Amino acid sequence: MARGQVIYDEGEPPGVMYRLEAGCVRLQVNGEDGDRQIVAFLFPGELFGFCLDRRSTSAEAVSEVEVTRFMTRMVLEKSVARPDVVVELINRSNALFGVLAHHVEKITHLPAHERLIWFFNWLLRHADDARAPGVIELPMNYRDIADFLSLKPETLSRALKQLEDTGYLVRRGQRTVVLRQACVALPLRAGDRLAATQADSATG
Amino acid sequence: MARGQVIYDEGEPPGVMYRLEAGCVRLQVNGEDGDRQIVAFLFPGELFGFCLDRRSTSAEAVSEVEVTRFMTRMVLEKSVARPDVVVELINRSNALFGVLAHHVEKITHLPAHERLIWFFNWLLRHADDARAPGVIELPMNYRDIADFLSLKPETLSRALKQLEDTGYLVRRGQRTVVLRQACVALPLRAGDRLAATQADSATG
DNA sequence: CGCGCGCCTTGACGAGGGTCAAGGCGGCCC
DNA sequence: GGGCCGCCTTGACCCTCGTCAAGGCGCGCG
Repeated sequence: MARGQVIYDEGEPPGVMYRLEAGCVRLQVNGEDGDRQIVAFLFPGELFGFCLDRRSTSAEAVSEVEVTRFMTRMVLEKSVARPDVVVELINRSNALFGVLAHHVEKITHLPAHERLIWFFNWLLRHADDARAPGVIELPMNYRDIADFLSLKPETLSRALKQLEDTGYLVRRGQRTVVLRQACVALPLRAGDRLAATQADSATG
Repeated sequence: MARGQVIYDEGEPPGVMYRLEAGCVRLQVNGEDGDRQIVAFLFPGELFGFCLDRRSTSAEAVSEVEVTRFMTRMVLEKSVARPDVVVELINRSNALFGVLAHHVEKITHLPAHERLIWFFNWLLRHADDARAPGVIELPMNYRDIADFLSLKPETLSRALKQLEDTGYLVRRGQRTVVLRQACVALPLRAGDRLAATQADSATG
């Protein structure tokens, strides 16, 4: 599927579920004013669209993507003989909820630059291509990141510059960021105040 | 269970799931700074806590509540013979995600007073005791509402006053609000600009 | 009956981020 | 190779909401 393609729209009746094989997909809610909130980025291996009444969000291709389609009904019928499939589906579904719950807590409580730090560390954990440590290839553009973190593109741009100026990261082109050592080593403390690292980076 | 009681904590291993029989339960994420984001209010009839790895959120009693406990494992084992149970669980799980997704879109894109209008209309639809139209009995205190809408209590208080001053609603005590006709009649247009109704209410 | 503690309210002030506007930069198509 | 378009950047300004501080109100307990 091509970049930008709508996989399904909110409100549609379902029937098909997907497994993402390659690329990146976003789940989003489209507001009435043209506003958009991205509630999840999905990476290879993840299942999505396994609902039974109505699509609660839209799904769109962030990059070129490859998916496998399944008839949801058939999967469930077979699952009667395969309890592990049921467990898997419920686990995945709950995981989506849990990740979103934490996402909400972050984007509503952190200032812009800390949302970004959290986002990059999250990417490192969930979409790591395992190349050089701290190097992140972004599959999405800045607009998508802004809508994920609930920021405007201008604010995102400024926060990014601020992080670069304080030595937190380096940008290589628009689709690659390199996190500095201190940040890579502290993936669990992404919420820390930026100020704590300013002294370090000033000397670097 | 008494008001304020912790039903389970984030991170705990599960084992038991619940059906809410009476009262109101909140699902929440507790931030590191003591900040709290409430991601869902649950009302009678709803299932919660049916996860299999770790609790992704905490659950606490908003009011006095009555719940039925089930062994999650047993429910799933029985469900092998009952596909409808599986369908039900997956539906519920997806519904939670969908509701939260829309919740996020609202609290990140609407100003304080519109979040409140949306919240009240949401309560009317989901927790309606079917008494007089537009009358809402709040099971939770202002702090809970603030944490649900991602506002500070002060801002909530001010927004509430603003809505009262513009004639959008009337407060009877601290736990009852009465929505005006124009608002009750437009549950789907909760996102409208407040200004549109100011002229109306000024004459009322 | 009165005191005290939570919860809500109100005011003054400041900061972070949204808005508007314009400019740079790169990629793609012709 | 040149031009155009979309995406990102930068600046100036303003507005909403958060913060700090103090006061009111009601409920429960002594």
